[in-house]
Amino acid sequence: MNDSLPVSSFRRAVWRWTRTRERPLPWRGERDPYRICVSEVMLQQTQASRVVQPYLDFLARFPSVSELAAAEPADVLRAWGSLGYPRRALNLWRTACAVVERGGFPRSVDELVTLPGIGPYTARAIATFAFDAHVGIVEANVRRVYERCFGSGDMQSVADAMTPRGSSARWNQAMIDLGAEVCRPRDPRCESCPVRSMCSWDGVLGASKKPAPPFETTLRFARGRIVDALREREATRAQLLRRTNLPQMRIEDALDALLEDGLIHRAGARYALGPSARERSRPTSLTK
DNA sequence: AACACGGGGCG
DNA sequence: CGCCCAGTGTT
Repeated sequence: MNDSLPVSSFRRAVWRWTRTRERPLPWRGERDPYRICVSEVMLQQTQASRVVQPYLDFLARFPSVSELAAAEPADVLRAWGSLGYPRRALNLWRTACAVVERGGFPRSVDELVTLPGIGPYTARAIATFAFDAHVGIVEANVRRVYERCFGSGDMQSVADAMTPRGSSARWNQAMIDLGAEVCRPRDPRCESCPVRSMCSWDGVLGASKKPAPPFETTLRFARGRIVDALREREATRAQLLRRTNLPQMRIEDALDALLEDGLIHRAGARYALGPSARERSRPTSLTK
């Protein structure tokens, strides 16, 4: 299937390029699976530059997987700060609990993907960066490079074929950097691209996505405001109504959704951050 | 395959 | 103001 890929020349070109183009990021070269896991979950749908400080703060607060597992989930949510998608923080805590319970991080992709919040990308990221497993990774940056070069299709198999055995961690880091710094979404710097001669991109940018409704009217926005309000202290529904300036309807729907996710719970007349003590061991979803 | 899910950076 | 981001889970 991928016999036609110019594997050797592509690898040579990227290796040559990567020697001088490394981004100084605190998780670069990290080998500890816990610290890699924290960084990768924070990096989901979040630009690297925005993750640096929260990552350092989070690790200072929870230096090891056992300390994270022993923490109050509400405190983990507070430590998440304003990174967004707070369900990531809750799942990270659940993953820490599962890892402690089983006596350490799994090394295989198949086992890693069973952890809450760890999908196909993050499982492979942990496997390659922590254990140098022979797997390629496909996220936004890498996908863009491979698709522009070789066309759309199964990019995971392309990434796996391109990844050299024995140095997968360095390779995958290099591919991410190539996508982030050269093969950028809007204004790619093709003139300084090491694989330009192998690239078949026609320079046509993708079609724009369907317009989104005003963010302030979405349930997402309401959820965010409520979680932010509860970060400080628990509150009644009336207090939330006053503090968030949200329409009552929105509050109702958002509270229901947040309760379902375990991001908040109800204690008497008040709502508070995190799952209730009873449902802390409840699985992430009802179907899985 | 299509949606929901946050928030901030950038042109 | 619209696009994008080291994606995941659900339907």
